[in-house]
Amino acid sequence: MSTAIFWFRQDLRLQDNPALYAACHAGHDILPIYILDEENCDWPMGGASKVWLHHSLTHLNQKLGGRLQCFSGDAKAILKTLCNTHDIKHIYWNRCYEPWRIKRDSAIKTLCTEQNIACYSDNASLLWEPWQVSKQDGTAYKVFTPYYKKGCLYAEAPRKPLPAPKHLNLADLSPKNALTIDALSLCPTRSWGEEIITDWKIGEDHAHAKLSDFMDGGLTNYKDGRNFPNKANVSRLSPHLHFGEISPNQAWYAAAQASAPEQDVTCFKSELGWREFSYYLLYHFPELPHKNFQDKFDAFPWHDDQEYLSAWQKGQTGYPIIDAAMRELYQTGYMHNRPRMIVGSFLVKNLLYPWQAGEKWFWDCLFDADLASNSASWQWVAGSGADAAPYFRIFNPITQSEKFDPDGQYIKKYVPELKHVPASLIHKPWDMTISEQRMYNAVIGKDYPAPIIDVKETRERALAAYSSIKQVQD
DNA sequence: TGAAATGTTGGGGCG
DNA sequence: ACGCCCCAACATTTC
Repeated sequence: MSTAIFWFRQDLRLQDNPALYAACHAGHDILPIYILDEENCDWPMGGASKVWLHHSLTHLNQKLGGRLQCFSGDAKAILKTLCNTHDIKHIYWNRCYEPWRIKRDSAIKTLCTEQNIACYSDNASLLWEPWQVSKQDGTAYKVFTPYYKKGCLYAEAPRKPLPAPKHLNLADLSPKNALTIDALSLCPTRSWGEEIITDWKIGEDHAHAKLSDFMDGGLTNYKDGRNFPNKANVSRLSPHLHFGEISPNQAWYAAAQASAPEQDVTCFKSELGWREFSYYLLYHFPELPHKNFQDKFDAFPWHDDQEYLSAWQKGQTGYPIIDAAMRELYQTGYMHNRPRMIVGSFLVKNLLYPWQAGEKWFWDCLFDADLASNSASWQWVAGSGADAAPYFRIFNPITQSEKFDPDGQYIKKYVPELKHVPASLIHKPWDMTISEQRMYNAVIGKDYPAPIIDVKETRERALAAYSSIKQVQD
C-alpha cells in the first residue's frame, strides 16, 4: 500500500473534504500533516486566529487518533524532506487563495513535478472557483449583484457535500522532526488567550452543532433579525468557515433544505455569496489587502496621527455602541456584523483613519480573520473598494444604536459602566443631567468617557475630505 | 448594508 | 365657510 501525505491547511475537517476523500478513495495510507508556515507568509496569523488554530488542531488530532503530524517552517522544505525520508510519491491538499499561498503552492507543484511526486489539489473552501466566474468579455466582475446573480447562480450548482472517507487508513509513520501542537506555540501565555475562547466550542463537531442549531432557530427571520446584535439570528459560523471546520457547501445545502421562509434562506445564501465575492476579488486583485481598489483614494487626506486609535481599539470612545462592539471584539474574538459596519464607519469616516488601521486591528483580534473577507470588507466600509458603500454614507452611531439595540441590551453586556442607565438615555449618556448620571452610577468623564469627537463636526470634515478627491480621475 | 437637508402634503387650530 | 399658519409625517434630493 502506498503512502500519501494529506496536508491539512484551511480545511480542518474530515467530512466534505474533497482532497482527503480522493486520497482515501485512491487507496493510499494517509500521513496527515499540518504545517505552520510563517516563512513564506506576508500576512502572519493574528493572535486570536492562532488561539483558535491551536484548539482546532487539537480537535482534529483527536479525530485522527492522535496521529496528526505538525511542523513549523518553510512548507516546501518540510514536504521535500518528508517525501525523501519516507519515500512518499503522493501529496494531497485543498486549495487556498491568499496570494502568498498561491505563489508558494505553485512552487511546490513545480518542485514535485521535477521530483516525480504527484500532487492532487481540490476545492474545499469555495462554492465557485474564482477563475470560473467572469463577465461576457472575460474580465472580472466588480459589482456584487451581477457577480452573484449572473455569474454564480447561473453557473453550475455548488458541489454537494461529501461524507467523511469511509476508510481512513493512517500510515504508521512518525517523522523525526514532527512537533506537538503545543510546540507550535500558538497560544500565548497571556490570560487573554484563555478568556476569549470561553464563548466558543472549536472544531468540526461543534461547527456542525452550531450550523444545525442555526438552521433550527435563527435562520427564521434571518433577513431582519441579523441586523440586531443582541438577537440570535446570525450563524456565528465565520471562524469555523475560515478554518474549514465546516464547508460553505455544507452551510449552503443545509440552508437550501431548511424549513425557514424563502426570503431568509435567500438572504443567508447571499451572505455566503459575499464571502465568495471577497475571495474572487482577492484572487483577481491580489493587492486588495493593502492598496485602494479605487485609485482615487490614493489621494485621500487621512489623519494617521494615532491620537484616537487606541480609544477606538479599547472601546473608550464615549459612544456606547462603538465601545460595546470594540470590547466584544477584544473579549470574545468576534463582532456581530452590524456593529462591524458601525465601528468601521466611525474609524474611517469620523476619525479619518486609513482603512488599513482597522484592517490590522481586526486581523489581530478576530477569530474569523480572513485575508479575503477582512480586506474586501474594510475597503467596502471605506468606500475605496469594489461595489463599496459610497464614502458619503456615514453611519451615525447614535441613530444606529437606537435602531439596532433599542433596549440597550447589547451595550449593557459589554459596557457594564452603563448597566443602570435606562434605555431611553443609554444611546447618548452625555445628555444625562448630573443628577441622572449620579443616580445611575455613570458619571460622564469619571465612570464612562465623554465622547472623544463630535459626530456632526467630524461628518462634515469627512464630507469635505471626500470632496477633495472626487474630481480625481480613476 | 445612511443621514441630513429640503420639499410636499394634509389635518387642525384659529381669526 | 374660508384662508392662513403651523407642523407632523412622509417623500425626495443631496452629500
